[in-house]
Amino acid sequence: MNQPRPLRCRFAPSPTGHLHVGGARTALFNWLLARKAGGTFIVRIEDTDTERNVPGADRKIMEDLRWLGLTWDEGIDVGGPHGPYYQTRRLDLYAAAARRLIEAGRAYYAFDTQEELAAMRARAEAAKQTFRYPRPAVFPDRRDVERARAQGRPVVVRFAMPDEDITVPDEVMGDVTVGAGELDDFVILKADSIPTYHLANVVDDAAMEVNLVMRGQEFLAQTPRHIALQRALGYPTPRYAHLPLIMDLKGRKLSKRDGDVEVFSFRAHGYLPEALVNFIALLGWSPGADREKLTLAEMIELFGIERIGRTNARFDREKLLAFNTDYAAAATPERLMAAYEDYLSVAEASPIARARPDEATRRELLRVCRGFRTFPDIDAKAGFIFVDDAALAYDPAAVAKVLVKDGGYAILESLLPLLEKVEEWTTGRLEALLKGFCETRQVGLGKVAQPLRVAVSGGTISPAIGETLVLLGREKTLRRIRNALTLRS
RNA sequence: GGCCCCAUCGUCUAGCGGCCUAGGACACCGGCUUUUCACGCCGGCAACACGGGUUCGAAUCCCGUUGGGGUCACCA
Repeated sequence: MNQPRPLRCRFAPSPTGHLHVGGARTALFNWLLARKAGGTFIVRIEDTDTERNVPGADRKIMEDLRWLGLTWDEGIDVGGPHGPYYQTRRLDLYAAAARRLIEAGRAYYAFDTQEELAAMRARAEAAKQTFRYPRPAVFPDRRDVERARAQGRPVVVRFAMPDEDITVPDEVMGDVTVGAGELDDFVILKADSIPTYHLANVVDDAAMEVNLVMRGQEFLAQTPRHIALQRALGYPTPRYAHLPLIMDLKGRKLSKRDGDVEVFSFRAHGYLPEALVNFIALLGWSPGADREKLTLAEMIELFGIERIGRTNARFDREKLLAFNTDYAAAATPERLMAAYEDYLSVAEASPIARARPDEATRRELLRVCRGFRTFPDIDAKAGFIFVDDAALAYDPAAVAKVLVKDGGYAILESLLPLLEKVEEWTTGRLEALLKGFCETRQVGLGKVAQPLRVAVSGGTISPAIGETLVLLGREKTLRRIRNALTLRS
């Protein structure tokens, strides 16, 4: 019996910034497959575009992956038997492969300048023809290369694309055949001797013994080139699985301009990684049976290439928000607290993060604000507690409505002396006092809580009034009520 | 434009010839709950792109049309 090879798959991002949700999904699916099959998940950095590389981006990507709960067995940071895992540190490998192809007559040197190439393309377009690089009848030799260099011309290596149909046996899309002559001779080694994506990718997948390539569908049309390269180099062709794309709500390709689609951005905006990862998993994959809420462990159990769809998905933030709300409500206090600490550590705009309240207060905040959708909701609802009394901004509309029109000032005036007499500043005691006050006055609690809320927060939104006053503390509460009263003119 | 891929509620999707008067979730609409906001609860609206076939029978298979997407770089 032929034993199936242990699965080896990888996630190979370019270090251009934080991890994007599309990349996150690719990484997640590869990870899921590896974990399910007991295989190996590799992370390597494809940094062959030296112009676009962003220093430190590899670190950010690693941090984002780990925040999502994804870990890798081989690759950057953790090492492994097939390193280094940065392509710019493996240039000799690609040069050797290019040399082999040239010697075998499967690749050749070319010396066109960008301007010449552009002119050829322009001519083809003017003639309404598809541009294909014109392969020379005789490949240039060493002396031609030297001559070109002497003339200051760029020297690249192009792969002589074989003239034959190539079928990609894709496990998501099915067999996809690209006809002979559709693909032209593409560059595999750039003028600066750095390989293009195609060569580096193929060489590394072979060297790292990757036997399943799962990536975005934008690469499907490139795969025949990769297969041709593998054949010319004598490499085995891995299994392929191309994922449908993630689009924005309008159906356009998701780009950073559409807003924050970086994993880190969701982290900084107070989302839980388990909610994000669950939501992303459902973009292009479904466990079936009307199941939706899944832990990573459950996803591993249920995941399979057979259940990956073929239609592009749109990234619907509303649904993500709903997932986050549910996850936050269902999380254990410990888990929620840990996630909240993480949020406070990265949320620079949060007034609560800046005020650094003690742990008991943070815990209390989580409790009194329960029902929040994302952590910034806590800032919006309870942030006023942490600003200086003098800096508290009163919302003119709230003041006009609640304090003036609805008679809030009068309520505050009668309430202030009662509150000043309260010794035991607790939720129970304060709520009892307010209830008693309402009963003797024959008014609803809203009539009393709202003026207090405005006086103490500047607006109409806060946690329950008793909890709000306790969190604020006796001194601040009384001071703010007195300040509010001075607003009356 | 050439080539390739795709097509179920507004969105993510279930459905792999009869179980579908098409199921779930989000959004939306209505109601309830309520000291504010949010949460929550109940109910409702809502889709097989179109046209041909195949078949006793089609959302499910085939062809075409339309629509959408991807790709045609010394970017990945």
